[in-house]
Amino acid sequence: MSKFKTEEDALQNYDSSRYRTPDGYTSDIAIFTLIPNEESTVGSESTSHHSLALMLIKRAAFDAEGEPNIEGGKWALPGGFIHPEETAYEAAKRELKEETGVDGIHIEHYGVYDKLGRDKRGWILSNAHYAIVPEENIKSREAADDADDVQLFTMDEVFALDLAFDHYQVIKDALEAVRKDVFQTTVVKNFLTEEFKLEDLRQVLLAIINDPVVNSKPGFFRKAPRLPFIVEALDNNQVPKTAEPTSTTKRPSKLYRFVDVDIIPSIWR
Amino acid sequence: MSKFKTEEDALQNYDSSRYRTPDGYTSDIAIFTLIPNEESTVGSESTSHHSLALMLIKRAAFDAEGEPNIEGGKWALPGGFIHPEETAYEAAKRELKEETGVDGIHIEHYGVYDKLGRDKRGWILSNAHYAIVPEENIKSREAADDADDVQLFTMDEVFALDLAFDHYQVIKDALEAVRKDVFQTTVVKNFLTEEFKLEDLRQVLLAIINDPVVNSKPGFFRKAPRLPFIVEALDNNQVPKTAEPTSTTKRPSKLYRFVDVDIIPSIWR
DNA sequence: ACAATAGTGTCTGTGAGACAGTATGTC
DNA sequence: GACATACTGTCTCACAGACACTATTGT
Repeated sequence: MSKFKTEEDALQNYDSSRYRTPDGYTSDIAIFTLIPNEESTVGSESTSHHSLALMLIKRAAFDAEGEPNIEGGKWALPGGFIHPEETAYEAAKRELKEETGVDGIHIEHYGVYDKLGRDKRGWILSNAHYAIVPEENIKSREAADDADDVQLFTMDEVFALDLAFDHYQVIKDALEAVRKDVFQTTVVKNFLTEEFKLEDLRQVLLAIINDPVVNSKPGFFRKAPRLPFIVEALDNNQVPKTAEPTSTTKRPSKLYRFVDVDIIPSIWR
Repeated sequence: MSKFKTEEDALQNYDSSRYRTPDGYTSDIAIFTLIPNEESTVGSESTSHHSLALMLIKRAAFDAEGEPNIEGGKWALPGGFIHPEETAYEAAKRELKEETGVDGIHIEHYGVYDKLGRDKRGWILSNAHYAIVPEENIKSREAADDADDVQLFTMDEVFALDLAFDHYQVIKDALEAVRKDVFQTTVVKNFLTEEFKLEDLRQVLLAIINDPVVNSKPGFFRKAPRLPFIVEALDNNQVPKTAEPTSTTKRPSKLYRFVDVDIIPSIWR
């Protein structure tokens, strides 16, 4: 293999020593989820019930040999070096599974960070991804792991932390990417179960974006069922399914699900 | 789980020799422009007047030493190795200037290509960008350069060519990215002059996207001036400017320009 | 006057926005 | 029955879509 490689090098006059190559190729992943807000009193509605949260890891202050760790003690996005046989996207998937134990979750690439100086170890490239993990999946993991070095933060909390590398910017961009995608695609479905109540969908949207249609409850209940990518969930007899009433919710609500049609919202329409 | 720990330890005790690093970091750029269609007869309207075109370079069959060049003879996107002191984005800007002589043009990153095997020389990463260059700027360059190794192709022509590396996919993704951005942002302004006629804007849009509003001429003339990101171009006396009538255009048309407001089209609206 | 391009008027249906009202459950 | 939650009716206004019509120039 390497013989072939040098042969190729000679063939087309490619000499890797003539170009400096990167010192590292990494993949970072911003794992988003929703956490419930503690509600002060039974008070009226109007407050959003959930907050968008991000999973961060605390970098150890010292490594295994007792040497000070790079960016030690700071909070950072989960990530790591990409193996040559995998792509950045596959590496992100692998890291997500290592961190949360979940698989088959929505992951999206949103940025490249390659400015010399962003990592003191050299010319280290990073591909940034975001993932959306339903609440339930992350809960169990957080309990299982050391509460100290893996933690969920609301976005307000995140930006007040001491963050490693250029992760302040990387996280800011992640948030922007998620918001944009929630506006323009149906990614929001990844925060929900397959079948969901309209009010749950509305609460999730309220936690992430600010849109007049979503803010108005009657408006949203009118609009949402007529959207081309949302349909009623039907049982085997083609009868609309309803959720079980709980202690807080009196009347059973209908269940809906997303259908896969790709909509491109247009500024010209 | 313990797997995670050891991996973390390894990461913290970073030793670059323990990880394979990429063999090259490159930046490719898909340079789009519009070329006029030769109109068969004076016939009625209905045909679009322009076609989207892409600038490609023909890779030399042999290098300076007379050795066969890698992917020689095939058409490819302009691109090259990224210097350590620049980012992928800056490299794309530099390459755009080298190829077309133009500077300060809209460039956008749209993809990462890092699958092992895409380049026989090794683990070569590529960041893909697209750029939009107004017709006029590329005309002069094409004439100045060898007509043989730099050429504009319509998109239909491009996909019938023998393309180097994985550039078929890279170009397909570029086209998709441009189309999406034309739908969702005001990038289309980069195909036009600062001040433009509505019919020109409409022709440009027709060449790139298919939208009912744009297809209907009266509909577009009604809608466009009321869009929040388009305003009439006014002269010093606050009087709307008009274009000079030419031989083909009889009545002078008003001039418009884009204003910088960022609109996020929403699927929820 | 005529041709060609650049727009505008008008009609109709659908949908957004506001807000009050009704339906369906629990206690 | 009281109450909370889940919707729905209705009204107004604006805009999308279709298509015919007017306006302004060059020749």
